[in-house]
Amino acid sequence: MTTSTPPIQEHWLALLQENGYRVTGPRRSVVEIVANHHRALNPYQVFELARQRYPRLGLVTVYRTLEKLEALGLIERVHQPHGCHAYLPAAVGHQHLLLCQGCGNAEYFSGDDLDDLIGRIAARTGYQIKEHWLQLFGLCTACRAGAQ
Amino acid sequence: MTTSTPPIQEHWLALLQENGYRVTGPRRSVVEIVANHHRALNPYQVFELARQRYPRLGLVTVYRTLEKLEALGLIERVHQPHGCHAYLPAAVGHQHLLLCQGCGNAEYFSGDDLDDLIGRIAARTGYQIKEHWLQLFGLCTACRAGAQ
DNA sequence: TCGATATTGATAATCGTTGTCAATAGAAAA
DNA sequence: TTTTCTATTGACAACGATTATCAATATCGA
Ligand SMILES: [Mn+2]
Ligand SMILES: [Mn+2]
Ligand SMILES: [Zn+2]
Ligand SMILES: [Zn+2]
Repeated sequence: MTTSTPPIQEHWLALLQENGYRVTGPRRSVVEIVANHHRALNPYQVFELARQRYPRLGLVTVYRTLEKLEALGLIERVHQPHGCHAYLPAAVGHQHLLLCQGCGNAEYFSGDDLDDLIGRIAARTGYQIKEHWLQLFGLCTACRAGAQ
Repeated sequence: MTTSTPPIQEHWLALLQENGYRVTGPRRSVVEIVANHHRALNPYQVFELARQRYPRLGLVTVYRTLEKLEALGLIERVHQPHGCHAYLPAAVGHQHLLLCQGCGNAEYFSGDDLDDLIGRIAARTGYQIKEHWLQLFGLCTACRAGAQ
């Protein structure tokens, strides 16, 4: 019988190993939660969920694990109107977030082309533009149906 | 002799009046700082600057005044990589921010047209898109020169 | 299996923000 | 101008979220 553990999770644990970190029970539980969720979770939410898998988990360990996952580029902080302390699996390549205002579901999209706009703003302001943040908010199909 | 007080500041104070708030010394000092700055300032930074004008100012009053200015739509919170608790005079109409990574200077720009992109993402994902956040980061002309 | 040490959870400390309250000051009325 | 009402103030305490400390424990290479 082969294990059905999602590959993202295994990849994250392997990356922790490779970087000299130990793979422990508490870390497994945190990774399992954050790697497989489609909504941004704050440290306490991660704690509540992960401790169902690893009951003696401490909140402090959640903070420390999130810190390491962020340093490894595996998760990233999501900025939202109601708070900026929730995390999601990091974008792969050049992607931006689309967030559902109803259920909090998050998806990445790619294919934005802002070169034109950026060129125009650069010319107008004299700035050399190096980065951009783009985030879309709306209602997913499920929430659209629910709210009519 | 006419006063040379910047009009934004007077507008803000008038708006406080109109909404039943009293115009006090402490509030004047906070408004003067935030209304005339081109960089996002957090509550403590506002406190340090404003108390040069009104030495007996308390930090708590800064928090309370910022809260009211935000409620009146005169200032807005700015999200940045290194923190999301700094404020700027609010955008007028549909505008987005361009921030200098060197000196922190902030400018608004308008004229972005994301309808095309948004339509494409909506079609692809099934989301009904209701809002967007866009923010550009770069170097202003002065910082570009300074950093070569 | 063993041992060095990274990691853990409990606890305390810290930081930014918000609540409490008596004293004060704004502004409308007298 | 003076009076009066009460919104506002600053000092202080309280709070919640995050970070530091430390002895006990668990990981993983030897
Ligand atoms: Mn982009
Ligand atoms: Mn726009
Ligand atoms: Zn939804
Ligand atoms: Zn600059």
